[in-house]
Amino acid sequence: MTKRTIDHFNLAQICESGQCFRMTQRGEDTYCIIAAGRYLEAEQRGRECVFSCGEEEFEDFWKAYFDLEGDYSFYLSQINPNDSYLRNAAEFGEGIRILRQDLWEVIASFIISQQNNIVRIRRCIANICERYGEPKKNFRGEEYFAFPEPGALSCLPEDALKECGLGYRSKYIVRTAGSIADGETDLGKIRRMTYRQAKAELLKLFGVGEKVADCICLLGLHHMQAFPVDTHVRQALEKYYKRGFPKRRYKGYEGILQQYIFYWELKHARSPSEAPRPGRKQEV
DNA sequence: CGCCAGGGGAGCT
DNA sequence: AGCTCCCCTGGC
Repeated sequence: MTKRTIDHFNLAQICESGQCFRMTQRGEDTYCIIAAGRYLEAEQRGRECVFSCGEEEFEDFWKAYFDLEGDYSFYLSQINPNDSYLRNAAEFGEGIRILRQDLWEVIASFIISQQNNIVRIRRCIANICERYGEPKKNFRGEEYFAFPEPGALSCLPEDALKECGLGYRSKYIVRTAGSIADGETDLGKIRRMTYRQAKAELLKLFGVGEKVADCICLLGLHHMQAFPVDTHVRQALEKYYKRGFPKRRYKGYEGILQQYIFYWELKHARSPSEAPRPGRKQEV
């Protein structure tokens, strides 16, 4: 067990922000996360968090995964006080962190995310892992599945993943897995590229367009200047930033602001009735 | 059954 | 850059 007191860190918000489709709520304030073949449970008690791993694994892996070294109070402090929309959105999601996820997992996950909703995306990914991922046991002795390596998917017929619910995205995953498995796409090289270079390279992948490439840059490469524009964010920008979002002002960390906006639009603006109310806990 | 939306993308011009 | 058409699944 490892315990930490962390500012600007909220498991519920991270989970619901929809950046990691393998983070799920387990108990009232407890979440489990499967990442890079590892399994973690974490419980939030106000500013305190208890993680189900030893200090060493926490320091070596999870600390970076949750981006605990990132200065989120700086990002929050830079928000234009006159921009009430952004101020609200940021306050609402002030515990969000941009997770440092595995590049291949992010590529596959966000190819699957296109024209898809979060519940289904989670199910698709769970299906793929159960079918093609390596089975493992967590500290409770329960079975869980790692995300399959590219080679485990590249050998499949292009339509095989339709059985996992991917629909037409099946061939995108199989072909992209192939281009990584056979070395045509070098993830190591992409990791060393700048944002612009990496995005251009990712756009070559079958099934990856503008929005997904930006998601991959932000969530798989931690390029904080990536600003993915999906339908929710587009509508918000059209509504609140008719003269364009002030990217200049937030140069270098536009991505976290995009997450605050996305999270606000997803949780609050679109369905106010389902938004969490102060002093009331959400049902499981 | 049809219709449509769900965190777009490919393939054109 | 903008346009069409398109892929599939689940909910209504």
